[in-house]
Amino acid sequence: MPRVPNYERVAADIRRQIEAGELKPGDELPSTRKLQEHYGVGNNAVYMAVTLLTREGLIEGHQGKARYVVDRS
Amino acid sequence: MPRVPNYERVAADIRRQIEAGELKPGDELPSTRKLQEHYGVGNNAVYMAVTLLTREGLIEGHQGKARYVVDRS
DNA sequence: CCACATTTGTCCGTATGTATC
DNA sequence: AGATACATACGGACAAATGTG
Repeated sequence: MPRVPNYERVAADIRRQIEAGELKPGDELPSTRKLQEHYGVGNNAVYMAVTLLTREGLIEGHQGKARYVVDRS
Repeated sequence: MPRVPNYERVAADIRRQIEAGELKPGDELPSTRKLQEHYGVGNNAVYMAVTLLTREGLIEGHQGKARYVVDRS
């Protein structure tokens, strides 16, 4: 097994982009498809990653639309 | 889709058992298989559930062994 | 309003790696 | 060596919401 799971890698990279300001509050995240292609992982890995980030309050999902970076003070 | 996802149902039920003292610190959780059969769900739903509980610090997983209820003061 | 495409959210079955007994 | 169990991953599928025409 990878020492670091795909879903952690993906979550960590998105987290980094948010903290670095590359992704700002209100910004849309790339779609699941794009993330899969970008990171070379499957849908479940992306799903796990965004689920964790959602539980952490960093992003919000909106069915039918997109996921957005949350404006947390 | 169900208003309440399977993985939330499973996580919520295990959480309840821990908080009710039916599962005590140090106790083993049923295996993934048992949980699948008990709740009538697939492995991913169980995996998501225990991943959430692990992130919440309620349980700990030990590869090759079992998952244990954490003794949190 | 209806049809369609897109996207999120969820689920399943299956498979592999690794750790323990 | 073998059985068992956790941890992870993939691909495929369908529901629900949204947007567009």
